Amino acid sequence: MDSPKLSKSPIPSASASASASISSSSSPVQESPFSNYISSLSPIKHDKAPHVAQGFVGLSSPPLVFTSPRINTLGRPQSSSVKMSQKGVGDKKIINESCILERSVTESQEGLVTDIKNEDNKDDVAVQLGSSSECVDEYLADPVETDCAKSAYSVKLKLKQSNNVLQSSVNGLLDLKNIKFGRKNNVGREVDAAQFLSGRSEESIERKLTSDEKLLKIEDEQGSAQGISDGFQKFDSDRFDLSSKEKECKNFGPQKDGHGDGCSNFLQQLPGSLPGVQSYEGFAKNIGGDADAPVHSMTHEASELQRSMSRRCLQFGEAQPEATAACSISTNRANNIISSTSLATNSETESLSSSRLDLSAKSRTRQLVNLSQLAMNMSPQCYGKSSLTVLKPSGIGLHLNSIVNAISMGQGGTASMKVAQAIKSTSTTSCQSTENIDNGSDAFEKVSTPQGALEQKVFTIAGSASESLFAEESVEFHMTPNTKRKFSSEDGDRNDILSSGPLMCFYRKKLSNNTDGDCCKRCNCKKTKCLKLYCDCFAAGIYCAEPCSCQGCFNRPEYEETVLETRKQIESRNPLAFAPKIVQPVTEFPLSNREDGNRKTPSSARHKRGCNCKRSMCLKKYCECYQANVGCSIGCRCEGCKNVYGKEEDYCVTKEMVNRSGEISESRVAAKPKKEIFHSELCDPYHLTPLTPSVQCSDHGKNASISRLFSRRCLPSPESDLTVLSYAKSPRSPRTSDSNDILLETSKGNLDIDSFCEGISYNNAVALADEFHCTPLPNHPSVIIGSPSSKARELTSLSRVQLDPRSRSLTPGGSLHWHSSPIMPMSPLNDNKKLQGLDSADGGLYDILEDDMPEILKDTSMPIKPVKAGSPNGKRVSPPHNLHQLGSSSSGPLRSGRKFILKAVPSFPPLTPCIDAKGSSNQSRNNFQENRSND
DNA sequence: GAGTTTGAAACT
DNA sequence: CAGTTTCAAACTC
Repeated sequence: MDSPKLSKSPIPSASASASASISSSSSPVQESPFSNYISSLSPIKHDKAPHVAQGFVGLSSPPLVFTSPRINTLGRPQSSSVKMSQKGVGDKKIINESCILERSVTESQEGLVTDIKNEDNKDDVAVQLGSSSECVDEYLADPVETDCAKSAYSVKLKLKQSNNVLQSSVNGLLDLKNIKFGRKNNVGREVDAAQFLSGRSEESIERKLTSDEKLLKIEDEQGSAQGISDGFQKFDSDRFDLSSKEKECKNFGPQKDGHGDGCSNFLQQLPGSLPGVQSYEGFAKNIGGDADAPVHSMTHEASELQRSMSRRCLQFGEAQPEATAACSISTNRANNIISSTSLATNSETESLSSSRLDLSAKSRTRQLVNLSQLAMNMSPQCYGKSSLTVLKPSGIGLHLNSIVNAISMGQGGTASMKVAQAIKSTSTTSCQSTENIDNGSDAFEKVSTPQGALEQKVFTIAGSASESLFAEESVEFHMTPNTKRKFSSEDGDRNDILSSGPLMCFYRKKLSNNTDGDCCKRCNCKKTKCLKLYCDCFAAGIYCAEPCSCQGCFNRPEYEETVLETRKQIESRNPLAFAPKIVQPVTEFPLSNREDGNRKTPSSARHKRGCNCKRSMCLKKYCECYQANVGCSIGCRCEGCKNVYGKEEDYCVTKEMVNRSGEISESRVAAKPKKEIFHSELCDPYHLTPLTPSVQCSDHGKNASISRLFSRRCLPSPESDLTVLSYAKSPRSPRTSDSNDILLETSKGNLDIDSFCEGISYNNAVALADEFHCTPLPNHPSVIIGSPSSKARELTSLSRVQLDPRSRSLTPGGSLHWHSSPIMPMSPLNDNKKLQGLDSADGGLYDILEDDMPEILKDTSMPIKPVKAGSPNGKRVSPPHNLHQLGSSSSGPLRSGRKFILKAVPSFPPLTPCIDAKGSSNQSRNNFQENRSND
C-alpha cells in the first residue's frame, strides 16, 4: 500500500511536526482531554462494548500511524472548541466563510427546505493549508467538527418555494428557528451551548458508548439547541451570505423540482448523500404511516437528517470546496461505499426503524447526529491532541469503527442484532454524512457552477460512488478482520488510505481488540530497526512508540522519510506487503437473524497468503492464521493444520463434543463427531448452516471434493452446539461476519439475509452447494476478479474453486458481480451463508481466490470431479474418498436448491460457501481420514 | 528473564 | 521458484 506515499504527499512539510507529535503516539492521546477516556477504552471493550462505543474507541486507538503525520491536525480539537466559542460570538469571518446552504425539497412537504449552515471552520479555513493533505485532513476533520458543531450551529431555513431567494431564505431561517425552538420546548431541555461545547465531547462519547438512544437524543437535542442558539446568533449576520448561497442552491432547484422529491433527487445526484436521505425519507415515511400526527414532524426530521447530511457536505464544500476534489477520493469512496451500502439497504434502515420504532424520527436523526458528534469527539481525542491530528482518518476511522463495531456486536448475538444493525445504520449514516460532506463539497462546487456543470458533477459523483462500492468492500474487509495487520486493500488508493497510518492503526486495533488487546503490543526489534516486515509496527503501518522495546528504531516520525522509502521498497517487491493479511469474509448473513440467536457462524476471515506452519499445527500464535483468529484456508500451506474455522470447526466441535459427552478428546478427535454431524446434518437440512465449523476445516481446499461435501453437508445447524461453540469460541467470526453482513445487506438492499438463508433452507443448502459447485458460473465474479495467483492453485481441484466464494468477494467488484449475476451469486450466497459466509469479504483471500476463481468457474461448470490431489498450496491433497458419495447424494438436491436460491436471492452476492467448503472440506477430509485411521 | 522454538520475511 | 538465512515473536522453563 502506498499509504505512506499518500500520507507523505499530502503533508510533506507537516510530516515532521506531525511525526513528532505522532511519534509519541501515546502521548497525544494521553494529553488530549479525552485521552483518558480513550485510553480507558480497551480493544477488548470494543468487542464487547456497544458498537458505537467500539467504533469510537477504535478511532481513538490509532495514535501511531504513518498517515497521522500527514494529516495535520492543526489543533483540530482545539479549533473545534475555539470555533464553538467563536460561533457563539458570531464572527464575521465565520459568516463569510461558513455559510452554506443546502437545499432539499420535499414535495410532500411545503416546499423547499433550505438548510443553511454556518461553518465553524472559518478559522480552519484560514488555517487550511494549501496542500491537498491538509484539505483532506480538514475535510475529514470537518465532518467531525461539522457534525458536532454543525448540529449545534447549523441554521436551518425552511423556505417556501418563493421566487425571492432572500426572502425565502429569511423565512426559512425563521421557520427553522421556530421549529427548533419547538423541538427544544418539546424536549424540554435547553442546553447551554457553552456547556455543551465544553462537556459535550466526553458526554457524547460516553453516551454514545452506552449506545443509549435516550442519551443520543439528549445529545442531539442539546446539539440542536445549541445549534439553534448559535444559529440565531449568527443568523442575522449570515442572512446575506445565505441569500447569496441560496441563489447558488437554486441552481440545483430546477433539477430537484423536476423530480418528485427535490431533496431526494438532489441527494440521488449525490451518491453519498442520496442513499442516506432516501433511507431516511423512507424511514420517516414508514414512521409516518404508523402515526399520522408524527408524520409531519417525522418528515421534518427526515428532511433535517437529509439536511444534516447535506449540510455536512455543504459545510465541507464551503469550508473547503476545493479540498473536496483533492480530498481523498478513495476515502470518500470508501465512506460512500459504506454509507451507501448501509443506507442503501432498506433492510438496515428497516432494522433501525424496527429497533427504534419507539423512537421518534427525531431521535433517529439525532442519533445520527450524535454519532457524527461522537466521531467528532473521537477524532479530536485520537488525533486532535497532536497538532498533527489526522482528521481524515478519524472520520474514516470512525465510520469504519462504527461499522465494525456494529458488526461485531451484531454477530455477537441475534438478540442484539437489531440493535447492532441500528447502530450500523446509524454509523453508516454518520459515514454517509462524511461522504456526503465530500460529495457535498463536490456538489457544492458544482452548485456554484451552472446546472449543467452541476449535473456533470453529480454524474461524476455517481460514478465515483459506484466505484466507491468497491472501495467500500475493501475497506470493510480491512476493517472486519481482527488481525492486527491487515488492512489489505486491493486498490492502490484504498490501500494507501487504509494501510496508511491512522486507518491502519485503527483497523488493527479494531481487529486486534476483538480478541486480545494486541493493539497495545509493540515490537521488540533488535536488528531490523523496525524497518522490515518483521516489525509488527512497521508492518502495520504505524510508528513505533513507547511500548516498543525496539533498538535502533527508525520507525518513528523523525524518520518518516526513511520509513516511507523503506515501505516503498518493500511494496515494490510486494505490493501487498502492507496489505492486511487477514481478509474478512463478507458473508455471514444468517447470523444476525437466526431464531436461536446463535449465529454461530464463524467468521470467515482468512489469511491472505495463508500460513506455512509445520509444527505448530496452526494452533499457536506462531501461526498467523491462528494469531489472527482466522481459520486456515486454501491459501495455507500448513501441515497438520488444526486451526481454523474449518478445522476449528472440527476443533470446536470436538471440544463441544467433549464438553458434552466428555468422551471425545480435543483436537482432531472431533473428526469423528464431524462425521456424525455430517451425516446427521446432511440428512437434516435444518442443521445446515452457512458457517459450520466443520466446513471450514483447514484442508485449505486441498481436498476440495471432500471439503465440499462436508461443507455442504456438514453445515452445522445454527442451533447446533457445534456452531455455537465455534462461534463462541472464535472471536473472529463475529467481527468479520458483521462487516460482511453489512456489506451483503447493503448490496442486497433490503434483502433479509436470515430469511433468505432460511429460505434457501438447509434442505437445499447442500444441494445448492453441490449444484453451485458443479454448475459452471459464467458470471462468476471470480472470473472477473481473475488475479494472478498461482496456477497451481487454479489447477487445484474444483472443490476449491467451488469452495472459495471469497474470490468473488475478494474483488471489490466481486460482490457486485455476484449481485449482478442472478444465478451465481445466489447460490454462492446461500452456500456461504449457510456454510460459512466467510470469504466473500476476504481481501487477502482475494488474491488467492481470484486466481483460482477463473478456473473454478470453469471447473464449476464441470461436474464434481474428484479434485486433483494436489492442493494449490501443495499441501497434502487426498482425493476425497467420501466426496463421490457425498457429492452424488447432494447433487440431486442441488438443482432444485439452486433454482430455489435463485428465486430467493437473486441479487445476493455469493460468498463464502465456496471458500468455506474448500477449507472446511479439506480439513474435514483430513479429519475424516484421521478419524478413519484412528478408528 | 534466558533460552528455545517457530514461522514469516528476507535473502540467495 | 526453491532453498537458506535472518529475524522477531511465541513459547518454555
